[in-house]
Amino acid sequence: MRNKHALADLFNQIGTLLEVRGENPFKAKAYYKAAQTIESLETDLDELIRNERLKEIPGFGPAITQKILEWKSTGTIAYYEELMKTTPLGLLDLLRVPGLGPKKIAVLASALQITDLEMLEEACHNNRLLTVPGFGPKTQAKIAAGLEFIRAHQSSFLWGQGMEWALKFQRALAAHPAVSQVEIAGSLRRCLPLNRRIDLVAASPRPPEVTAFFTGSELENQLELSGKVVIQQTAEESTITFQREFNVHLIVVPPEVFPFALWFHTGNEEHKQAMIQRAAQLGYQLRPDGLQKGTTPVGCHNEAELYQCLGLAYIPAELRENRGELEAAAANRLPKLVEPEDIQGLFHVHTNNSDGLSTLREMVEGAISRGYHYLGIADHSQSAYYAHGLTKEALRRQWAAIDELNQEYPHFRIFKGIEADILPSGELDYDPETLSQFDFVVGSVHSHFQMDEVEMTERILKAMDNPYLTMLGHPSGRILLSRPAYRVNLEPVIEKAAEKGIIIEFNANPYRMDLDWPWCLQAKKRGVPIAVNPDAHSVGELDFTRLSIPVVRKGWLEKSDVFNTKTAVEIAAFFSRKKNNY
DNA sequence: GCCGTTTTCGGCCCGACTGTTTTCAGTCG
Repeated sequence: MRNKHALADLFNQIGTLLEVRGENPFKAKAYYKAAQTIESLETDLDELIRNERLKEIPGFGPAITQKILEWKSTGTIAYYEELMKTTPLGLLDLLRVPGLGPKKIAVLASALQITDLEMLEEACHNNRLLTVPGFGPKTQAKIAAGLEFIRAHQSSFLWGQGMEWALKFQRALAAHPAVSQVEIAGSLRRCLPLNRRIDLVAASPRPPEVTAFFTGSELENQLELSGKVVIQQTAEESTITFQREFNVHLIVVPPEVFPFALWFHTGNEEHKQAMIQRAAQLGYQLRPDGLQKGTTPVGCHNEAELYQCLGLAYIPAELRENRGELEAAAANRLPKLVEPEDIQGLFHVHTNNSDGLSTLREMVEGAISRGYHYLGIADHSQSAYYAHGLTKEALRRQWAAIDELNQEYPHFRIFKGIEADILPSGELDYDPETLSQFDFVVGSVHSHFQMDEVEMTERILKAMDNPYLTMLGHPSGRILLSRPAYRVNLEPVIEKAAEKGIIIEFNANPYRMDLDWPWCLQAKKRGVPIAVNPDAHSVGELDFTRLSIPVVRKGWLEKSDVFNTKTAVEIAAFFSRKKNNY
């Protein structure tokens, strides 16, 4: 596939290969940066190539430019192929282990000949790491814990990644003449942030034809699966495994069974059990392949009719977790879930004044071109050296630039904000005088993750007592698939937010999706507004908010629960009320 | 590998924390 994502992926892989080979880390970084730049390009890559304008892009020097052209004409990069051929690929997995960097990996490879996760696991298990200079019991324990985390998430993938693949399968199957209907089911349909399997349910009058197509080479070629496919097939189900990344399950049923099969394979288990029980109480028998009253089959054209038969309003798949949705559906009190079009503007947006890639102007114009009405800039604060945190002087320059842009775009509103580090003490990262000059302040934990739960909770609660705090950023700090949340009790945090009128962020970065959905539901119950923030570091990442809405809906959130569905005027009024209470 | 410029090579986010070591290297955010 020769789209820009494939190219960015190649550059990212080159970066990782260089890193693990112990080459100049800045060289690796140059490739990572190029990958990120490619992803966030607003101009079409082909157009840049045609007009020979690649060199104008910051970060594209002679070597990177040459490789882009090579990739364009040949579909690959010789340098990459060479690196792949000469690097033990297991080393790449080792980089994912917390506490293991390129240097330590190199030491382990030379001292113990460890070149993949299994060998590392085995060495930890036998205390062999202790024999290596520089490795003590704590390091070994940390590595062992990291291995466990990786093991636990080995076959998991993010919702967005999974959906991309699921939609490809869905489109391909839908185009097959023997398929009358096909839908994505399972945890992806329920919009869980992490998933282990792609589930598809198809209706067909001739199931064997569909199964043959699903396991055949035509589909493989069509989806460019590049042959790395393992297929298992039983009488009922086919499973395809892709490069240890995706498990795909397809269930093919006769058309009249389709609504029941789709419902059944969407889940979750508790929701299904509750439905089956309810059906039984009403004198029905509900099974994966149909509904019966006594011995009489009851047909349903779709899931909505199935729910209707049981006296229930249609329950959107994202709510099917047995968290009160059946009761709500019976009382006709299901939430009217928020839609992407409800979002009026975006908060928590970075620029290249701190660690963003795009300029303030580019971010603003990107938001305008996407139809938003306001943008809340929130670069990193002074303590975040690693991210070029803004000094007071830098803040003054940014504020002046914002004032000018607000003049230039009178129908758009830019709010002055900051992502202030919540310091270990619970203080925010500027003095009150400075904090009072922002329209809004996002407080986030970026350091000292190892505090115990009591300390961390105290730290965050103290920050929330600061009158200048408007929003709490990425409340759990989790990075999906790579870092667990820090230890924090969100119960009192939500209570405090309710008491103080503090907004809690839903961080829409696909690797965060933080606040997790059960807590969103909790926040909603306590009347705490949720801001769906992209935490964008480039123009392209402004789209994180829109793309995350299905996962946001899982937390039962309605338009009125989401802060950035308000108009710019309402937001400005909210901020000025807050200021009057300082 | 890119950048900037004091046009030729040094700097590139920088400091805290951790664990190991015995004075510091590696990792991380």
